[in-house]
Amino acid sequence: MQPDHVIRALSALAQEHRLAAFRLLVQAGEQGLAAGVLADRLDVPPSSMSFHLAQLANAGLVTQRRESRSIIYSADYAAMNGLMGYLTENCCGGVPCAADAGEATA
Amino acid sequence: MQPDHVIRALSALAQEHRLAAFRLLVQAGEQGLAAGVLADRLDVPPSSMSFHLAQLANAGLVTQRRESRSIIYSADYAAMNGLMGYLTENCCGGVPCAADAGEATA
DNA sequence: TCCATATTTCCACATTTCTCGAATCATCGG
DNA sequence: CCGATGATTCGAGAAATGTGGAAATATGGA
Repeated sequence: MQPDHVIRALSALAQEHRLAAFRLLVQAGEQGLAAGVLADRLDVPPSSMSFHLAQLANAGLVTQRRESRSIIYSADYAAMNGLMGYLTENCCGGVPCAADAGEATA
Repeated sequence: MQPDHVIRALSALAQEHRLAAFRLLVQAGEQGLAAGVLADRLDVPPSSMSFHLAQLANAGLVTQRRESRSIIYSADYAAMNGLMGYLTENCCGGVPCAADAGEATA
């Protein structure tokens, strides 16, 4: 993963609505969630949601597929793994930062 | 780590110069690097560097200490661990994203 | 075809972020 | 005290980002 791509991924996640949306998509799993459902759950107008989802898609963190009238977004776990890998390699001194990251809620 | 703090940390890293600076600081280890050295290495004017370092410090990702006329910045590994922990817990579906993240260069 | 639903695109506007020279502040040596 | 060095703060302008209504684009059902 190139630095340029890393920046885009970090930028994509560095926003309240987008981080929340991505979390919901991760929870939803392969099945994903429709754009409208995300907009509803996050209480964001459809056009704004669309804008944010486009950013996540541009960063490669989510994929989209049409299903009838809905467009379903899903988290791209591989992309997230790539980001985590880069951060571990380049920003944690090689030490396995998240290996024992159980204290996330502490 | 609260979502608000996570956003600030991600925002801090989501910028070319700041990501580069943080990587240098991680490489430098405990010893850290002076603000001027970072500005030199990254070819950024001192005032701009200062601005970016302030953002990293605000996000809690770096610490600073004065050493004679220089101000030395160091990466805060614990803070980075906290961020990685949050991402692993909330954005990777619990799966240990970076556990086998050796393919970071792939 | 016509209508309703789901989403995106377009657009203007507000806000935030980035940039960097100049001025200021802090520390050291003489 | 003075001058030099290292860094931050200030201020103004440029650029990028976020917001949300209105219009446009798909899809499906009657």
